[in-house]
Amino acid sequence: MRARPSILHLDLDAFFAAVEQRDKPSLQGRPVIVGGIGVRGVVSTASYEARAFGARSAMPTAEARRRCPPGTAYLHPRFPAYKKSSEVVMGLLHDLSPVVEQVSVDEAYVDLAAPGTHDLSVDGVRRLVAGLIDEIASATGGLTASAGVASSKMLAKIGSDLEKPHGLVVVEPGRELEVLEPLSVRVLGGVGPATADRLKTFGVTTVAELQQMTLPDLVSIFGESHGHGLHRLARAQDDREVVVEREAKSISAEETFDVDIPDRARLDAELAAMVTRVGARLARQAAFARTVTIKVRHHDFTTLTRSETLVHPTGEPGVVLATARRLLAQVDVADGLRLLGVGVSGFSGHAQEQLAFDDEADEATPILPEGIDPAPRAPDTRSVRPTWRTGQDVVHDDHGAGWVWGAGRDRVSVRFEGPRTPPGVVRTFGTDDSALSPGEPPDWRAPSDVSA
DNA sequence: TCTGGGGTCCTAGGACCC
DNA sequence: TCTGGGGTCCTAGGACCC
Repeated sequence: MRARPSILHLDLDAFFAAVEQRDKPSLQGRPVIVGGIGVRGVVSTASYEARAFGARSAMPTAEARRRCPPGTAYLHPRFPAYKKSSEVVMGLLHDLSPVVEQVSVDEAYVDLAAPGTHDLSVDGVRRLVAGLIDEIASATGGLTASAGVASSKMLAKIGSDLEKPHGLVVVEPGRELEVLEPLSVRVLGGVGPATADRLKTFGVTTVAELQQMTLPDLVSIFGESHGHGLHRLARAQDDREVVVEREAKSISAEETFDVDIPDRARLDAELAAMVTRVGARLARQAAFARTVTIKVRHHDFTTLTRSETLVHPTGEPGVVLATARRLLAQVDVADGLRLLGVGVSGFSGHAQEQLAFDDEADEATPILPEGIDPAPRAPDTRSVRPTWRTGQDVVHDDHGAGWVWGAGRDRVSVRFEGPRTPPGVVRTFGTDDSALSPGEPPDWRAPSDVSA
């Protein structure tokens, strides 16, 4: 906890709905629901007019339709539009400080102490952030934001919520407990419905009541980590820093179907489409993943995951798909699946892989990438130049064999994944580079000698 | 009321190694 | 032959957040 109110939490009010109302004047003053419109859709954002009728985020859209009057607008999200306005707002935050932690499209923390030039008195901070909120409105065509400024992330976030919408709360240092104690335990980060219910059985609903519970009791009820967390947060002890960049730890795609699907062929097509999306994002981040996970939800909402960790990290959609197919084959789909999803995790970078290779260089364990059929493809006759297929074609250069990792019109990158080549190493060639030869599947069991 | 889609973190048990 | 404890990795599930 800091001595001055130097952490800002900014939150855009009913963001998706507000953008829609801004862009379509006929929606202004009317209830607007943005979210899934289908039979199994849920509400992403309800405008304040819709909230007056009881519509809420995460509510089934069918329920929102029951509550809201005729004339309510139900809209699919337009993410590109939201992103555009979000970028304008994040730009204004970066004008204030280089240390901005974006939590989502509509939410961020800012370390106002980082530039060392702001007046961090309560009045100074209030003037600064009031000015920011005005700037946001004029730069975005009238979007409103709420802000909290405090000595910690926790209190800043709580502050931004206290006077929504279009609110600004500066929590004076020294008065954190005063603000916190009367509030519901639900305002604490990490206290959701399950924890709140559990606490209620001990007669605890407010933060002040939570303070009465001993650390050993909390740990025995909620476990080591969560127990200590609750004990600290109830006392406003929060020294988490504002962190600029967080690297993704997993990438996934999932879909809830309008009607449960029992047909394996259709499920396989859905799986392949989702792997394509996941693979594209993996490639954009130049990441390699070791673990593939599928997620399945049955008609009765029971949900299960199945995962497999590969020997080598992969960036190949073909490897991800083959692994996901193996996992899906283990699942009973006879009654139909409500949801199917795929994800990848356990990322590693090239440098690490290089080190790992150096260590194991002498072992030369022959490994065929799992799930890949090494048979060569028929040559592509549509083009004079060879056409390379990501995740399918095998190419050779003087270092050994590799799978095509990315192919453009002029360039092809090859990721070497043989027993004697460092997994994850990518080299780029011209598509007509004579060093490359297509077709032959690598002889993984008799690798050509490579000098490291 | 009948429950999205994208993530993060934690726990717990079993395998395996030293 | 029986018994141990710690550490790490993998898998599965669950709570939580926006």
